[in-house]
Amino acid sequence: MVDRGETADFGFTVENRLADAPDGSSRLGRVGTITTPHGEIHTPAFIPVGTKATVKAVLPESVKDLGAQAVLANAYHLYLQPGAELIDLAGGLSKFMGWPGPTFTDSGGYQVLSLGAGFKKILSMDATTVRSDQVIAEGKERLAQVDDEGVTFKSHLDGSMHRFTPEVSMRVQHHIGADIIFAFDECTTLLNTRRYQERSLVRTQLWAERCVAEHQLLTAQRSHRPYQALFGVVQGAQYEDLRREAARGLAGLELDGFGIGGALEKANLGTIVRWVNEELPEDKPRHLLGISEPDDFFVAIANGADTFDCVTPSRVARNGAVYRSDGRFNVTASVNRRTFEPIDPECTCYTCENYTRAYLHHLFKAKEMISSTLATIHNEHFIVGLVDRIRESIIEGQFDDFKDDFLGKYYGPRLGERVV
RNA sequence: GGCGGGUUGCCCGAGCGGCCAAUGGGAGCGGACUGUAAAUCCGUCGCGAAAGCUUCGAAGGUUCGAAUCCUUCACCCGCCA
Repeated sequence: MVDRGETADFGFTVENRLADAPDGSSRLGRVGTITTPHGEIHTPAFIPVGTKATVKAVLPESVKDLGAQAVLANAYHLYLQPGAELIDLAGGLSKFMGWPGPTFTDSGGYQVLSLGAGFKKILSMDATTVRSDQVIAEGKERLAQVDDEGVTFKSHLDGSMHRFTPEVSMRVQHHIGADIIFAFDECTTLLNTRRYQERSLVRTQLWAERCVAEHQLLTAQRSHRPYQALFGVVQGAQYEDLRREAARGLAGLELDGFGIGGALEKANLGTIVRWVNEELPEDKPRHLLGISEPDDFFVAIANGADTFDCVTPSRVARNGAVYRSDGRFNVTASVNRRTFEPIDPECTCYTCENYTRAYLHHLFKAKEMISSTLATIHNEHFIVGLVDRIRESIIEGQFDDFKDDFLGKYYGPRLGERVV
């Protein structure tokens, strides 16, 4: 809902636009500000993921210090544990987790895929490596089953059965109380047939309509609570007509913003984001779900994406990989054993200002808990900072120079394999 | 002094005549991770590019063939004197 008169505490304003490409073609990139009850988000922005109401291994204070503007949690996980009502009782997600800034919750729609058809290997960003044996885990029971009404889940925690419908997801997300919530959608894979994508898309559209209705009801009932913005999620896989149709369908609903999700072949990421954003209203924010590879940011932002979230920076950090201006590497590798200098001497994060690679290497080898903490702080700082710098570069009219400079250093000779 | 148990690759530990260069762990080494069933997963892990070579406390023996059976020795652990 855009027009809420006096009660409006959510909004989006576009402040700058990305200039035409060097070849003269127009682009959809922009710089803006999302306003939420818990503060502003300057876009483009990367939103760290804190699935279970915590950015794993990192204190909220550190999340703020590393530069994050908002955090994204997951309705499915919080519904199972500790329960959405409990978070409501605590005064909402922000209070509960001690993160004063803006929050998002994903609807649980992604779990339809990750617990269902896509267990283990969700989807490949590189179509050439997609094989059905990677997508369906051998002999493993699927924990999610989709039908037109909703999804039946088996809890990954205790095996208990649960059912999510668009209405349930809205209720859960209202209890959790994030500033921005997502409509319940079905995330498909590149392996689904065209026909399945079509049917799924109809379902996701109907679910979005039901989400809007339920959301409006709950918003009216819970007027004492801070306003929650609802984003619809555009699916449609790799098909232009489906993507455009999905975007137009959602554009007609009373939504505050949009998520772009689903199966993406990396090579088409920019194209798909463009199809979608050509259809979506310009005055509402667009969140590209689950993306954080550096080259993807440049492509997606140039094509009109405003915000991003992804587990990669924190997950790879916990597994010993860290980002650097010249690429990502594993600090666990033995070459770092005696390197008594920061991960990146140029980096201004807490980790790099205080600790060496040799120390990080030791912490990982010794399986000490702060290895995860320090590596996550660095990685989230790097990724958040990268998107911040892209925003600055648009404001300064330096987007293309910055892109060439950054990607050239980051991928080096491998740049040719990238789509930029 | 007597009786019994043991000694396996960096570590722990299975194997008890051929299918054993030797199951499993761990460590080491390398890699992956894109809306988190992930502090997870995968690969490698005697030497050699390979043919092949050298291993299962030591030495000798039995056998077509031994980490596996026999003899002696060394060391370790129990129980009895």
